[in-house]
Amino acid sequence: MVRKPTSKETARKPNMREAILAAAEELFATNGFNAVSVRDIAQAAGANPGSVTYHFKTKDGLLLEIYRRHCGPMNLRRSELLAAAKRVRDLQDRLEAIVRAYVVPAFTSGSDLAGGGARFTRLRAVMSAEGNEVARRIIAQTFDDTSHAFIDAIHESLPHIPRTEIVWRSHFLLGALYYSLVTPERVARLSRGEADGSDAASAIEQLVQATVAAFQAPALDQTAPARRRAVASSKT
Amino acid sequence: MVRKPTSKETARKPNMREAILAAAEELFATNGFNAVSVRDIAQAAGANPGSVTYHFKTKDGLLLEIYRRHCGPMNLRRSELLAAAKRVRDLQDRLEAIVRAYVVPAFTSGSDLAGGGARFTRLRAVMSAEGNEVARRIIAQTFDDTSHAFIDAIHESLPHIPRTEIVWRSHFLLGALYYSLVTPERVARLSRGEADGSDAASAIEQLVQATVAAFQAPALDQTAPARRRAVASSKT
DNA sequence: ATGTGATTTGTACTATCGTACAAAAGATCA
DNA sequence: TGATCTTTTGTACGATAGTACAAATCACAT
Repeated sequence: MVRKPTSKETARKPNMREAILAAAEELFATNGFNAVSVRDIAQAAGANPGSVTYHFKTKDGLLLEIYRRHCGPMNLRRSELLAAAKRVRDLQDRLEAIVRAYVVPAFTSGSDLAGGGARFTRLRAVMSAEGNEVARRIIAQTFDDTSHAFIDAIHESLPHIPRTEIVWRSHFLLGALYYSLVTPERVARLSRGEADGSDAASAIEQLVQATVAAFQAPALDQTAPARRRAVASSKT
Repeated sequence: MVRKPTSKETARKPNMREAILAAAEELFATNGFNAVSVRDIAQAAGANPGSVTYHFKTKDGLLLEIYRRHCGPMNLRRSELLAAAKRVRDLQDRLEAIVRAYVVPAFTSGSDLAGGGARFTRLRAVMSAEGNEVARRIIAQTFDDTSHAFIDAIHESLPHIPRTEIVWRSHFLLGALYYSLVTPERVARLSRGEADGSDAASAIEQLVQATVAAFQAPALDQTAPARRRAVASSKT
């Protein structure tokens, strides 16, 4: 038997709910939350504005559902890759593997949708910049566990660096990651066309390489703040 | 004579124009462009909504004026610091001075207003995330020269790294910089209160230290792509 | 085929948006 | 003081926002 799926399950092609989610994700990620209207989303999805209300009740509810859809799979994938990375023996290699485990799912698919990882990460970047309340709540209670796991793992492979500095550097990593997804065309522009900021593969390699080096930098070590390098004539 | 200033020049206290600019800058930087209404801005500035129209014609015009106000002084300060940094003899020290010249004006005042630099930088971060058209135009034609100057200066102190990779890494620097200003509370949260993300001084030190190390990382070198490190069991 | 629940459509309501504009108020100088 | 220019105020208008809701339509088990 062919087993035609029930509408309660996943319908095949004309799934309005999914189309709305995808359209909203795309529009929110590129224009921000407030710049996009429910009518914009409906039009992009080929749906009726009222249909959005039916499926998600409110605009906030729609954003919430986008997060729900992605958070689980993405964190799962990261956890798997982190577990694998922690088994790497060589400390240098392990650090790189850990960073890669953090970066790769953010750039590529982390769920059913192809390329959904990058789009969702970009969405998170934009929501965080806008200070979106819905996003802030979800992020703190969903991603902080994973973030701590990564920070701890990195700390284990760099025991001589204070945890506080690991936090700072992983924060920088996330910022660099976000920004790479938000304005990839800037890389192409500044490199005069020699680099393609939209190429996920090279973005990942560049980011991993740079970040590993950043993590390995000597600690500032606030317990011994003696070493203060002079900057030539910084006062005008 | 006391020389009461003409209204054409800078009036002393009840300068509505300045108050509106400051309020708009603050609100845009924390909530994004579209989430803030002209009425919100007027109220925060203690002004009448119509007054905003009078001084800046449109909401876009207001944003434009904020950029105009800051871009000049900030780039000037950066150029001064960059020129000083390029005079540093030791290559390692010079690199650090260059990075510092890029970072410091973004975190502190770059204009007349105290703390204006950080607020303006945060504004730029948010506008770039939202893909704001007005901001995009100004940024490309105002900051790209400075960005190229910094990239070239860094390249000179790291001649063995391809320029393309310098571009990537300075792009990461800007992303980290932006993100540090957008969500400083995340640093405090993840470090369990041990670090203060809002402390500009430590943010600068951490960022400079990490970034210098990132710039000094060996090049990926696309001409010799042989060295490909294996990552343990990255497929599930 | 028909009834039933799920979905889609169309429309309407209220709130708020950006902006325009006339009138009031304030400042400047002969 | 009175004339003139700048600034502020108050109000209004059209557009669009989010959301509610009844009617129409669809999918599917019986």
